[in-house]
Amino acid sequence: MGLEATEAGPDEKAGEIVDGEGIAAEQLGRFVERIERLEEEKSAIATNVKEVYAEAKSQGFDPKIMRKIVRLRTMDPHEVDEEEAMIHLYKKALGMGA
Amino acid sequence: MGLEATEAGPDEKAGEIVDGEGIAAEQLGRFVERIERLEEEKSAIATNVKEVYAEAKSQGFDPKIMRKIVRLRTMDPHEVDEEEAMIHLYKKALGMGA
Amino acid sequence: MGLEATEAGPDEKAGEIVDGEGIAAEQLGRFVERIERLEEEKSAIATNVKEVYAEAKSQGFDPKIMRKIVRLRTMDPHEVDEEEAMIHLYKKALGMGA
Amino acid sequence: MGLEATEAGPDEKAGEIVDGEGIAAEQLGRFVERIERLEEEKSAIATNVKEVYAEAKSQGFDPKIMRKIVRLRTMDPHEVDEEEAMIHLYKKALGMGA
DNA sequence: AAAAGGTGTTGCGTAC
DNA sequence: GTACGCAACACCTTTT
Repeated sequence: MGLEATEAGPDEKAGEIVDGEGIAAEQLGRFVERIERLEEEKSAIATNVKEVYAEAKSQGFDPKIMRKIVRLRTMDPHEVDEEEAMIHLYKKALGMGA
Repeated sequence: MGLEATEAGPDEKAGEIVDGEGIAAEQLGRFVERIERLEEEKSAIATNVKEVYAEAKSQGFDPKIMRKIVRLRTMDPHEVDEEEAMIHLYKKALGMGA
Repeated sequence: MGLEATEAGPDEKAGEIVDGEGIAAEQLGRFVERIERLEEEKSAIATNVKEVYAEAKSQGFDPKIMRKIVRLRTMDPHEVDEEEAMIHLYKKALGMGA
Repeated sequence: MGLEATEAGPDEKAGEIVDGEGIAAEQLGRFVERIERLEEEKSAIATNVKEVYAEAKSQGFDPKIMRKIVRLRTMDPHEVDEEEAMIHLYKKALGMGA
C-alpha cells in the first residue's frame, strides 16, 4: 500500500481527503500520530535527564565526568579493560606518557 | 558539595568508601541511578519509534519522508513559511530553480 | 545590505536578476561560491583521513583506538590527567572498579 | 601486522621503542602523523568557512538560510524535486498545508 | 563490506 | 563574564 506519486485526480477539487487513497491516508495518519506521541515522551525524558545533570552540577558534581561514568557503566567491564590496555599499548608505541 | 580531588586521606587505606565524602558518594549514586533509569526509558521509546517506522515502511510508506513530515509538524507553521520564503528569495537571487 | 523579503517588484516579470538587489545578489553569489569551494576542500581532506584509517586498519591497527589516541594528543596533557583523576574519584565513590 | 597486546618484553627496560614491534610502532607513528596533518588542514578550512559566514552575516545575509542553500545546491536537483513532491503528497494526505 | 541515518558530544555564537 | 541554545562533528548502529 502506501502513497504513490500520482497526477492529481478529479477528487481533489472536492477538497476532500484524496479518495482512492483514503485508506492509506488514514493509515499514514495513525503512524504519524503514534510517532509523535512517542517522540513527545522521549523528549520529556530527555528533558528530565538534563534536569538531573543540572541538579547534580548545582550540588558540585561535574556533569561531563558523570556522563563518562554513565557510559562506562553501560559497557561490558571486560571490553573497557581491553580498550584501556590497547590505548596504553598504542601510547607506549608512540612514546606517549613516557 | 560534590567530590573534590583530595590527597588520599587516612581512610583510604582501609579500603572503605571515602569517609568524609560518604554523603557526596551517596548523592552521586542517586543521581547516576536516576539518570540510568531515565536513559533506559528513553532507549525503550526510541526502539518503539523505530518499530513504527519499520512497520510503516512494510506498508509501503517512505520512512525518510515521514521523518521530514514529523519534523515539519513540530515546527511553528509561521516559522516554516517565513523560512521557505527566505529560501526562495535567496534561490532567485542565485538564479536557482529558474 | 543583504536580502529583504519584499513583494515582487516590477522587474521580476522581465525574468532578469532582481534589479535593485543586483548588487546584493552578486555579493551573495560570491559568498556562496567561496563557501562551496572551501567545503569541497574540506570534504576531500575528510576523505583522505578516512583512507588513512582504512589503510591503517588493513595493516592490523585498530581505528577506534587510533582515534582516541589522536584525540588525546590534541589535548593538554594536564587536562587529560585531571580528567582521569576525576573519573577515578567518581568510580571509587560509586564502588566501581573494585 | 599491527600491535598485539603482549606482556612487556625485556627490551622495555632499555627505554627504547619496543623492539620486536619497532616496525609496527614506526608504521603507527606515520599513520598518526598523516592523520594529524590532515586534521589540521581540515580545521583550518573549517575556520575559513565560518569566517565567510560571519562576513556574509555582517553584510546582512542570513547564515542559516545560506547553509540551507548550500546544502540544496550540493544535492541532485532531480532528487530534490522528487523529495519535495513526496512531501507534498504526504502533507496532503494528512490534511496539512490546506 | 560499504553506505546511510540516528544519536550523543563538543565547540561556537549569542544573549543576559 | 557566564550561561544558554544551536549547529557542526564524530561515533555507531543498521541496512543494502
